[in-house]
Amino acid sequence: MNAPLIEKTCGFADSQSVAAKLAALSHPARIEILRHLSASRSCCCREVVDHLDLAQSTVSQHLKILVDAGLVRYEPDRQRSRYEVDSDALADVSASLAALVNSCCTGR
Amino acid sequence: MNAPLIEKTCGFADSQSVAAKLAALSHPARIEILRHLSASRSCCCREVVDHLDLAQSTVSQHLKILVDAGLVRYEPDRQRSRYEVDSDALADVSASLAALVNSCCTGR
DNA sequence: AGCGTTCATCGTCTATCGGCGATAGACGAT
DNA sequence: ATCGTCTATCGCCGATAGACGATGAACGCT
Repeated sequence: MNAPLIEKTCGFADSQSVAAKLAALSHPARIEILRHLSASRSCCCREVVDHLDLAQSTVSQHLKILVDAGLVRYEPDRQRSRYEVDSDALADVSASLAALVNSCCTGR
Repeated sequence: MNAPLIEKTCGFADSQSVAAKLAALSHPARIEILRHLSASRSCCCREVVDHLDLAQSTVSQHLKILVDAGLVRYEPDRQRSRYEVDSDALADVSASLAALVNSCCTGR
């Protein structure tokens, strides 16, 4: 991932990119997925499906969204593909939001 | 919609509510609006419209979304309605996300 | 070879989002 | 009383999200 540090100096991460990352997190199923992934060190899709009461195709879609957003790493072992939380990326999103909130609280 | 199963193990805000708040933030226009609101202590809709290059109706919609999400306070003076960032609520969202991220990093 | 499992993708359906213009209500000013 | 301004809401639309089932490919195992 890029541009984790640049924010605080002067500019912010542009609204576009912040919004995009938050969008990936703005669905309860995806948050559940993240929690489950982090709880069990690494997961295959099936595990998540069992845990979530959603169709396999739906879960796969959500996983893809998380991967595309860069929040989850994906190792495409044909069977038992493994998904794993990217903690750094996640922390980055959190930091971006915190920076935004902070700027809003200080008034600039 | 049901995802009632797992939450209690960790005891965070449920995924649903976290996702809802993040959803309100997951649009570049709304992030811009928040920034503008915080920069100028309080705003009427018109100010935001001038700043954002969007139709007035669209801006009003976005403001409503932010208000409904509890992130912006709204004082309905008939003319010159005033919108103001709710810093506490915003900080709360940030904290929720931080908690989620933290739990993901620590693995539990 | 054949079976069961896992997974990604495709197509489809519905609901919601995001945008706009138009409109109506409520002022302030003339 | 009328005009102009500012808001909020309504109706409409295209596009996207979110869900599902079906399908086919890639294994592991017997």
